[in-house]
This record gives sequence, structure tokens and C-alpha cells, in this order.
Amino acid sequence: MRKFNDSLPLRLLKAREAAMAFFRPLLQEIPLTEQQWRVIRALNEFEELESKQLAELCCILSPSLTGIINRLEQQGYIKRRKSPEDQRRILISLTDKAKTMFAQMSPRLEARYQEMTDRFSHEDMKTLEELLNKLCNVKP
Amino acid sequence: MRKFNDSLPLRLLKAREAAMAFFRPLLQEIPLTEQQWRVIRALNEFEELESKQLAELCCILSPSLTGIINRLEQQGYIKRRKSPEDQRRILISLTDKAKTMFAQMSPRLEARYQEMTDRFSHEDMKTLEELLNKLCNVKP
DNA sequence: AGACATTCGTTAATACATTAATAAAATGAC
DNA sequence: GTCATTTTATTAATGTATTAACGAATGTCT
Repeated sequence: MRKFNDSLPLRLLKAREAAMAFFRPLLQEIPLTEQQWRVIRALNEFEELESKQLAELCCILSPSLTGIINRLEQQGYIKRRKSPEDQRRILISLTDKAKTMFAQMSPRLEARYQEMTDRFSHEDMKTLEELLNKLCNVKP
Repeated sequence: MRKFNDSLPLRLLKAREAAMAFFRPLLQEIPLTEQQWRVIRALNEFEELESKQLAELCCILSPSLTGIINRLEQQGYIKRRKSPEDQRRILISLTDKAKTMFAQMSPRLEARYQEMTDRFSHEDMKTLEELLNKLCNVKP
């Protein structure tokens, strides 16, 4: 059988840890968790989203998202309202506080991203991203 | 700023999900969680390991590992003993039950791995693994 | 030997992941 | 229009992630 360290899922896990090491310290200053930032980042780009769309985009399952949304609301970063057409749906968007915080954080995080890419290799990074996209479309 | 879906950590997360989709169904038959299988897989290869070594290998933090070890022991898959030289260290190894289970599962999982590689591309898989290794060595 | 810091495993507290089950709203067949 | 079905969000239960703090065992220094 394949050696333990040659497992693709383990490699993906380790690689993700290595990448997150660039960003985690900045998020901890706020403080925000990795998942909270993913949610805020998605809402910054799409303005207002349904809970289900948000879960899909952020790769977070609905039950987890329920908790994340609650905590973000308590911290004053998001607001929620019910959809007028469909009373089941919850529409979520950023508060001004979140938008301000995002505006201050994003350039710092982007700089870290650049630093990571520089130390890795722009060319290889592009290749890696393409291969990861390809892997995402491989289904059992 | 970079588009939401172009984030490397998110791509790594999605790619890992896509890969795990090949193996999860088999593990659920036992049932075993992803982390439990990682621990068992490591112990199968290294016979007996200290808790700290196991954590390092499996990319699991000590506090998480404590719980995982406890549950695996209750299920009869592992046994633990104190190191004679250093009473702080815990030595962990597989039970016969675990070895039998592993022998039955590993060829099935390996077959899935092969299937995944086939559908992806052997050549690209090799490139991907090398790039992931390289990324692991990039530190802030 | 005795004070000191280190190391290893664990516990505590909070946040998230995963599956199953539930309640409420909307949809579709009749 | 009524009822079974489907969809959406939540709750429940268990397992894991992360940080801080703790206690016991070892190592170090004087």
C-alpha cells in the first residue's frame, strides 16, 4: 500500500495549513476565525446572500453556518432579514462595521497573499490553481 | 482584491473534499471517521508510536488526539502503554482487531485511489503532489 | 540535593464539522 | 382547494480544531 505520507488528502491538508500560516496571525488580531472571514469575504463580494447560497460558496454545511451566522450577528458584523417572497429564506448582508473592518484588513491580507506567491513561484502557483480546479471536478 | 473563488485556501479545501468523496463512503461502512483512519494508517506503518509523534504525523493537535485515542481505545482498535524510560510518554499501537480490519479495508481504499488517479490523470497527479509538497515548505 | 525551567499529556472552553431529525413554508399532483 | 412532497433553516448529538492553562515527569543548574 501507498506510504502514509504519500496520501493526497494528507498533502492537501498540510498544504492548506502552510498557506493559512500566512493569514491566521492577521485574522487573530481582530479576532476572527477562518470561517468567519470566509463568510464576510463572500458577503463583501455578493452584497446580500441567502443562507443556502452562502453555505455553498463558503463550503460550509448549513448546520455549521447557522452557528457562524449567529456569532457574527452578535459581534455586529452581519444583519439578517427574511425574504419577502419566500418566508423560509434568510437574507444576510454585512453591517457598516464589517465593511469598515474589511476595508482595513483586505489590503493587509492581499499583501500576505502576494508574499506567499512570491516565495512559492508565480508560475507554479498558477499551475497549482489549475490542477486544484481540475481535481474539484473529478467525482466518484 | 482577488475574487472570492480564486483564494488558494478555499481551492485547497474544495479539492480535498473532492478527493475525500472517493474514500468517505467506504470508511462510513465500518464506521470510522477520517481522523480515526489517519491514526490507524500511521500506526499500521510505524507499529508503535508516541502520542506526540502520532500527532505530528497525522497533523492532529495533541488535545484533539487525546479524544481520538480515547474513542479508538473504547472501540477496541488501539492499545496504550506507558514508556518505561519516560513516564510522561504514552506508546500507542494497533490491536489485532484493527490489523484485521485494516487488511480488509486497505485494498478497497487503494482501488478507489487508483480510480481517482485514473479519472484525474496520472501525469497531473504527480505534478500536483510535487507542487503541494513545495507549498508545504513555504513559510511566512 | 534543591530550586528552576522544559516537556508531555491532559483538561477546559469555545468554535466548527457531520449526520440525522425536525418544523415551517412553498410546490406540485390530484 | 387539499394533501403529499419537497425545500429551507434549525436543533440535537457526537466528533474534531484551537487556544489557554494545568499537573506530573524529566532535565538543568547551582
